[in-house]
Amino acid sequence: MKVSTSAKVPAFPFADGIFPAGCPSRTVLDHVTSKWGVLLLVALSEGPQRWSELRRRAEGISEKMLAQTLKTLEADGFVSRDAQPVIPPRVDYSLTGRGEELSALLLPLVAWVAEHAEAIVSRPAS
Amino acid sequence: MKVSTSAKVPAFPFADGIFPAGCPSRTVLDHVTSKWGVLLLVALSEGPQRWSELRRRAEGISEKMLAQTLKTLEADGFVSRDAQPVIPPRVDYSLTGRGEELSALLLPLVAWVAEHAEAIVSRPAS
DNA sequence: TAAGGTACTGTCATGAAGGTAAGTACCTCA
DNA sequence: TGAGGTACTTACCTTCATGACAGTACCTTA
Repeated sequence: MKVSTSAKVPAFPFADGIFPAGCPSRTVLDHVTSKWGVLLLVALSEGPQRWSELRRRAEGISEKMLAQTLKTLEADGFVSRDAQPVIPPRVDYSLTGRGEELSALLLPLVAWVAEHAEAIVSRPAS
Repeated sequence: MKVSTSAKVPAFPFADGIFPAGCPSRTVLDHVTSKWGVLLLVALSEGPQRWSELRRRAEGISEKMLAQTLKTLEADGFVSRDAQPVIPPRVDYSLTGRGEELSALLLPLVAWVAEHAEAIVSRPAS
């Protein structure tokens, strides 16, 4: 794997194939298609939610992964964090505009998968 | 196709949150959102392609991962494998109907990511 | 006094994902 | 004669993602 000096990216980098290794698209794609990233973005598409709510909804996520994934999504500008300095602490997470654009594209995909998942896993071949 | 209980599947199965851990949706979602899974599905959306073509287009993929990912996608019924018993061997991979449904949902997502990736990675915060 | 809830952070360990590289079998081209 | 192309499989090894768990700080309730 070579470290290439960045060449310019066409509007549709995968028009002739897939975008190159190491380009920003790969990075972002990895973030948004990560196991917990998808789940959290979908969960947040239903509105702002608190840490503990997200933890419950993204069933099976550990606190560490929740923190880590939220941080990544926040760094990418998909979610915003609103910490209220109250006791007990209250932190709300919500989608940014960019996050909503994304989840608008993610939701149909997740819905489709949810709808077809049973058929898919239970079928040896088709 | 659909589960035949009288209660029909809601349009959005995760209306009240995310689907539970360990359910088929999680499994399938992991397959289709896997690093190489996405790339291969997108690549194949442009038409049937041979092993060596896919290997070149999914830049950076190892032969092992290519074989493994294609097998998973084939087992899930997203791609079909057509091996012609010729010398030298020729094997074409293509999307099934199900695979095309999927990639139709995947493409806008990937396109969106490709379009915004630079802005996203280059922004410390927003 | 202690347990529990909120929202985290950090450390450690392991298991799985993924990379490297070699092997297979056959043919073609130089 | 041997290098190279096609389409893989297998073994080995490393690294990274993830999970388990403890700690922090503050308040409330029992």
